[in-house]
Amino acid sequence: MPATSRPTSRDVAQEAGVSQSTVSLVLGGKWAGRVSPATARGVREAAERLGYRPNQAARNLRLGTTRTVMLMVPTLTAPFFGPVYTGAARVAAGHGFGVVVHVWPDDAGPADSPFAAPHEAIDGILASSMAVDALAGFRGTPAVMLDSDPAGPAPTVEFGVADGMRDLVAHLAGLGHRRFGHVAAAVDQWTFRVRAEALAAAVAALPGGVLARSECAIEATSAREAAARLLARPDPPTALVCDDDLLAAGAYKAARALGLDVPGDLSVTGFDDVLLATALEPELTTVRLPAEELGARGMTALLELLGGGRPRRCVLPGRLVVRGSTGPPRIVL
Amino acid sequence: MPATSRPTSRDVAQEAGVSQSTVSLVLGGKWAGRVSPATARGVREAAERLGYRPNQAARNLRLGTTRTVMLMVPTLTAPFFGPVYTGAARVAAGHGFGVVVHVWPDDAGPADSPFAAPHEAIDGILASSMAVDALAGFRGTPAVMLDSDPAGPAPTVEFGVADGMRDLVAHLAGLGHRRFGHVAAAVDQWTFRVRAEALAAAVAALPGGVLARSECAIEATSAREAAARLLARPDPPTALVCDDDLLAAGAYKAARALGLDVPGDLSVTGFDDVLLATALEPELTTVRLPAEELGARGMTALLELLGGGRPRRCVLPGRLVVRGSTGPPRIVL
DNA sequence: GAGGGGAAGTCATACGTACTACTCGACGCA
DNA sequence: TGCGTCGAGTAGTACGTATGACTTCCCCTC
Repeated sequence: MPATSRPTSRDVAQEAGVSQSTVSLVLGGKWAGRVSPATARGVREAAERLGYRPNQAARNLRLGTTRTVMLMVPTLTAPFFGPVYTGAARVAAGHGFGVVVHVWPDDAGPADSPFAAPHEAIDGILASSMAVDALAGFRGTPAVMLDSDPAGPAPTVEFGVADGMRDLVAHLAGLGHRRFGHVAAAVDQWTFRVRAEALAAAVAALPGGVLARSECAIEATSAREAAARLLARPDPPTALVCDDDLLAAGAYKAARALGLDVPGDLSVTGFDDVLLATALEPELTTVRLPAEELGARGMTALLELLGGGRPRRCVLPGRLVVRGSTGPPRIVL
Repeated sequence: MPATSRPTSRDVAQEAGVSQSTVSLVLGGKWAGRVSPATARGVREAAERLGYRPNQAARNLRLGTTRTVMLMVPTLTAPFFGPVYTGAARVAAGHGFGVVVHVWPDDAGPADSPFAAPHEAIDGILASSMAVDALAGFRGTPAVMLDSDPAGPAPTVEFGVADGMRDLVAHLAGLGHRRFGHVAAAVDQWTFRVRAEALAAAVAALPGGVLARSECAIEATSAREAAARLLARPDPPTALVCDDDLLAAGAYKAARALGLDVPGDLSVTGFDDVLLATALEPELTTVRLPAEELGARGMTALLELLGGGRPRRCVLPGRLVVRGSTGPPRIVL
């Protein structure tokens, strides 16, 4: 064995004075009744001495499985994916699976080149908030989509985004609001389309309901400008419904710039309930999406799929969390 | 070929009426002068028809390399790692390498079980903000540590955290502050230790400088309590130096709860300059750490290491960003 | 017509592991 | 003594790919 390359099971065998088969049996833990305890100990000590670690590529080839699942996300910047990962990894670990994360920006093309993705030595894919066609290049690999269009090719686990939005509007309507502004993420993701549609439908169903819309990037400065445009209208909204919590932070700033008090002069809502929601002042009324459970359920579904089953579509309800950023509209006489 | 398993290069060969070698040559792109254009086209069409995708495990085993690098991070929740990934992935892609992210919580033990980490089919490790001993189980795998103790076993790329902290204190001292409070992250990471030491040293070097410290988790509520404890002291600080931007959000809330204006009655600073910093009101004075460049330089160093070189330690300076959360202390008569 | 040489492919092998099927000896029992 | 059985271990092979060594055929030149 040259000093430069890692020791193999054959090196361990030589060191321990046994055959490679025996090393594999011992280290694989399946030696009961086949190898004497003394020999087994000798093998383990030899492995230890040489610092042996099995070659994963060889294992994977031999076993035909990697017991590794890929979590595909469009970005690492959104804090939302932390809990999703946590839930998925917890379930996976319980079944002896590992999880690697791969970032697949929305603007990347489909994985059409057969050699484009060297990290693909995986058994399955958990794709969160991804465009449907991102999976195009992975045909043949079992996949479950999270928080994505259920009309796509793979089984999905979703949030009850539409219900959450309805609850939000009902809450605001109950406070007396009728004129709404939508600070909308200009991102082509299923979840945002659903949010927009549910919001429009809920407001339309409200007697006297009016909705204006303004788009922005997922970033506070851009959201601030979008909110400012809405507030500059001749008939400004009394409530700003923002597509996520970070956009709501931008709305806060637009309000303050105009000298408007939140929630006295303007109600603001977020969506997702990430850490930021309670860091803001006032704390943000938002819809809590059970992100960790999304990851956990998604992984459960994927493991079922890998086991040959057919997971059913699953919807996790969002829950309205009323905090300090919403209140009755000021009556202008 | 059973319908259930994926087609191999041998299946493609049969479909195209050539040998497996030829398929490998064509799809590997090394057929110039060895295979006729017509045959090559036939092979590619056959591969397309069957939906062939090469088995990565077999490739990896044969080639002895995966051209994949693992980015190890302690959490996905911190927005800080998004840019780090982006920088690393950009450089990696330029060299034909892929990047997978693996989460390794601070409280996880070293990877000592030889079978614990199935995701390890990788050529190298980029470990960001990790405890030094997290690499213990990966001995033999080339690694570069980011934003970690340079006294560790692997080459490092660091931020000039100490310099950044010194600049911050100089800025506050220039405004007239002498009594400082440290809202400190109770996390055993190198970067936080350096921040604490640099802060303590800078304040001690200041004539009349006083420093109080209060610890918290990396989370707004906990930070709020820590800040409140500092502000409840008989001689409360006039400036709160927070270990990162999220903690500063907690400090804001503690201040407002006491009716203190930021920056009129109390100056607050953050660290890192993540998205949140400009979402807060007032916008946060902080130290900008070039996270994307950290990822890029780290990957450059790792690729150098993989190529047999010896990268030098590299320090990326942080830059003070003065925004609206700092001002001269109110003089109490 | 012999022989060189290039174009177009194929053969065979190795990568490191896991595991089935085998060997070999010792022991128990009739 | 002969035979079955069991314990302890090994030989050999397959997983799917990439590639160096080889073959075959045809054309060209002397």
